[in-house]
Amino acid sequence: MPEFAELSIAGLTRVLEDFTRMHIRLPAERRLSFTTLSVLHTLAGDGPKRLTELAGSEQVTQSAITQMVTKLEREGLVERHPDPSDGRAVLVRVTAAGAAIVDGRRAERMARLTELADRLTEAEREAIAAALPALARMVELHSSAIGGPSIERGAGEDDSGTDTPRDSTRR
Amino acid sequence: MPEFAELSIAGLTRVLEDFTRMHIRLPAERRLSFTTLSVLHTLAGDGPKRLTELAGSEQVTQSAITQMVTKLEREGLVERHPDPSDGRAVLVRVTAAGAAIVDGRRAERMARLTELADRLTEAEREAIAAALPALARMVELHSSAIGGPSIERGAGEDDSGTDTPRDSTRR
DNA sequence: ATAACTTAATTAAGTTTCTGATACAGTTCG
DNA sequence: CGAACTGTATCAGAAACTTAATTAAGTTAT
Repeated sequence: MPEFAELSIAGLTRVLEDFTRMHIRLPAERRLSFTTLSVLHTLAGDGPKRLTELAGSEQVTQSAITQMVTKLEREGLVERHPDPSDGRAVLVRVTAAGAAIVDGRRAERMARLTELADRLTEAEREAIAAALPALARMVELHSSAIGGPSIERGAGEDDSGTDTPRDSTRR
Repeated sequence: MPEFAELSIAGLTRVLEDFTRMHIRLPAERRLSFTTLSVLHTLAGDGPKRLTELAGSEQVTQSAITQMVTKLEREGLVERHPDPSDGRAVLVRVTAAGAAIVDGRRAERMARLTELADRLTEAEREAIAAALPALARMVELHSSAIGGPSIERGAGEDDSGTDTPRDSTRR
């Protein structure tokens, strides 16, 4: 007769920290900067965005985004398009090549997680499966609070993003 | 009668990606670089380490670690000590001030998660609580596979680490 | 509509944080 | 002991950022 366990936030925090570290430390074939990967993730998930929007979600200056997008454009991973609704703005969109990088990295993460999940017991896998909707809802609550990119996560695709960098520098 | 749900690795991957992004995007009072925060986390969790060990776990060059530790030392966040067992080596240890930064950031994360968890239903919180041990075991399986820092996570403290950076740069 | 203000992106210059290549002192092993 | 390693440190140059200044397109108020 196991009482219902209370949720240990401390425990959850630790576990999430560890997963974060796991994800971030992924090899990375084509060596792209952290911020760059994060931008590609965002674009692949949310669709075309303005430079300003990217600057906001990646927590770097807008200038940094301009420079990075210029570089990504040279490498054929994103494209710049004029925004029909605003002559000043530029819409950045991932190319197929860019999306492939994002997908590749996600596939690596999934492979790793599959490997680990295979070594769990059936009961453990079920427990995680049962918690998944609740965890997803936490994320959703967060992004709507923040006014994140995809407030209504309805059906299909969506955000993504790992490999995020930054905390800025300088004292 | 709900069948036992199968664990969706894709779903789990997405959720973890989102949490990663949440954690990484935390404000950061005292502005420290990403790698720096990660090093402090590692030291606070695993105890004193050699520069080489840090370089390995943070995935930057040893040179970068040396420079960073020098800077952290100047700021009073870590200390260098000779390694009694090896005259060449240096053991880096966090100071109380350094540990305070790590704890502060963890507290912020916990506060955020608490907020979100409070808005879940009781059943949702229970589901997450029930999954926590399994999730922790996945992390453990991972680090022992990698030969990570704390292979036997026994009792007390331990690793930590979020705020990880790096993927390196350069084409 | 026109002047004054705001917003979006770029450009330029300077800073911080890395990588790569040595240099060197301490260890290990024949 | 001397050769081959290992663990740190240092230095030059490359990346990725930041701040500040510039250009251009929208907005607002008169």
